[in-house]
Amino acid sequence: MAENNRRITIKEIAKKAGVSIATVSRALNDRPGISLETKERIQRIITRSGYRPSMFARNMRSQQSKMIGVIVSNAANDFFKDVTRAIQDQATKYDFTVLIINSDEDPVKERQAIKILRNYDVSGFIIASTDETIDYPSLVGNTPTVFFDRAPKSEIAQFDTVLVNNEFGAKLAVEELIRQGASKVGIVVSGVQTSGQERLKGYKQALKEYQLPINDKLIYTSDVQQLKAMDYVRDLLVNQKCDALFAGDNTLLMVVLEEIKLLNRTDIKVATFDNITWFNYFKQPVISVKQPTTTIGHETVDALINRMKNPQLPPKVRRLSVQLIRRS
Amino acid sequence: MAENNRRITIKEIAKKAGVSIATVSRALNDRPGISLETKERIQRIITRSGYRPSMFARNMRSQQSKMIGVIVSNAANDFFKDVTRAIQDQATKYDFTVLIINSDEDPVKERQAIKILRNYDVSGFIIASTDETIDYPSLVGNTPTVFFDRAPKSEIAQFDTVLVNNEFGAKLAVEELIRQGASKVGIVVSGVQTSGQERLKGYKQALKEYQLPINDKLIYTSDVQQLKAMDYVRDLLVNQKCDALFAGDNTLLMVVLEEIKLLNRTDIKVATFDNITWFNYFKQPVISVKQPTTTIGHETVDALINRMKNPQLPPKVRRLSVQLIRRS
DNA sequence: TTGAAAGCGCTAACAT
DNA sequence: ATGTTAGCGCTTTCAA
Repeated sequence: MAENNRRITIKEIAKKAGVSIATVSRALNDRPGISLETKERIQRIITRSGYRPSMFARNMRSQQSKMIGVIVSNAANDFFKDVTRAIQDQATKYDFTVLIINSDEDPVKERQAIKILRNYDVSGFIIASTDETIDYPSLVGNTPTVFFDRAPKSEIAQFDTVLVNNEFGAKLAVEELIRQGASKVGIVVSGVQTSGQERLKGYKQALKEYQLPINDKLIYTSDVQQLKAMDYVRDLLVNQKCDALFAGDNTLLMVVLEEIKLLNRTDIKVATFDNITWFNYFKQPVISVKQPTTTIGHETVDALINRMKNPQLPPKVRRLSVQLIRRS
Repeated sequence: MAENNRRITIKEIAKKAGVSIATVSRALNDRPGISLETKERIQRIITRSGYRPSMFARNMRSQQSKMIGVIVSNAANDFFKDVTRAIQDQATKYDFTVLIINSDEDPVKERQAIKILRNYDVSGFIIASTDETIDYPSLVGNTPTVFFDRAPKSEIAQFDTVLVNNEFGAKLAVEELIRQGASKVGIVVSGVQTSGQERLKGYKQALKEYQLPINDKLIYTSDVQQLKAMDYVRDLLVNQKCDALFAGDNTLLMVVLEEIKLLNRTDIKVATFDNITWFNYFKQPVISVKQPTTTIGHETVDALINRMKNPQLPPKVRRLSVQLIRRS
């Protein structure tokens, strides 16, 4: 009852209990130096009065916020949505609250986001980087930071990072395309350093493995906004006469599927990174590389918590394994 | 430069500028009572030193946080993901930061979430309610609150609410099923008050409109966890011999599609609420009712901001219109 | 136009 | 075991 309105402070509780605010604070935080009796009495009063601690005051004192700042580069992408969700769930377990900001693949917004979140004294950052040239060390300062999905190259050595085996995953997917009969495989990937470019490597490896020629005309690196992606895909299908395509992520996959639909083609084999349940119901079979989104989310949080506790530990790069989902 | 590490305070700026902290504060917040000259001088020092205001201190003084607490009932659902994203974008425009907590359709978690967020002195709530029996007025106190998607019945009169025309949308979808030749339409909806039950009404209306019998055996209300949804769907397809199904949301749609796939049926017509781009590429055509997720997100934020400014305004229920997406 | 000082709610060091 | 008090960084009255 009386859970309402105006904030009840530790001071009022103290008065009601006939003790000092220090004693109330002790009861509140289960600290030593207080008799069980008074502690329980105070705690009763606290629950009864609907007291709610002010995080601001608490955090201001301790210079620590129990908040994690998450910066996602593309909130429209299902992969990031899933990871974000997992991050939230895991953070809750550690009693952290999550502040999420979407950078929309825009480095300016990302910098802005970091600044805002630092103003809130977040006790840690989890970032899917947008631009490798951002000067993270100076932006995040000494706030523990973990990167996922993408890590600006030079930073891998400096920050904890959670990645998946992009190269291997892409290789598996492309090999499956070839095994299913493809002989001319085109690829569209994003220019993003880590994920995009590693996947491209995997693609090349697969071709090599199967002694297919690597043809630059079949390789398109799309800008993040993917303005030209449609043209690229159309070129691969119509001019280059590919019989299979690999899409680097599910935003690009959408372009591929759209084009296949427009051209009314049924003879193309398709593979992509990032598995989504809906793929099971597609007309066009889509081979996909499933990322352990939940695990990624959990690991980033774990890594962050770990670093908060042990700031000295050398940065660690975790590579999680992926799983090929065959469809035909 | 020097954007690093330790927090630089207003005090240090004051010393550097040779003024008092009050003056710095005035420069910082563009307040009157300061000469242009000193203001500019101070602002230069501020940018140069990489000063970052402490939100905690600021909010503690003003008892206001510039944060919006968002509680989503099912983070796995694409609809909520999209709305959440829109909320974030819109909130950013007003310089608000968003704290999101996922209640996972669990009223206990939802209550918990409200409490946590209140401890952060969020200046507003946006909630997709999980349980109509929650005592919102006492939980949120005098914090401005807007509901969306679902509104506990009794609260509609007390809080601002953003809903879509569920009844009409479902009616349109079911009518389209009938127009495409269906004669026995089954339905699975969630038990959720607002969205689920209104959609059920629309379903009934459509049948009436086309003078088809309303058969309770064809109507399944699924619990939120949807444990039995598979059984329900199978019953509708196998025993009741439906030739069309309406799924109340996209979590239920997934169950429907899975069952159709397992049974290898190609003669079923399907409709659902919540349009997703991927639907375009499905083997099984899915008629869908598109909710204006972006608008919903924006409107909830607008309504919230509006209420903060005008606490006295009578609560308003907004009904946004939906769009039928035909597929066959 | 500027400064001094109170105080937001809390924790923690120190005193009793 | 409990109380007193300083102070976290800031805004805002009041005084100069």
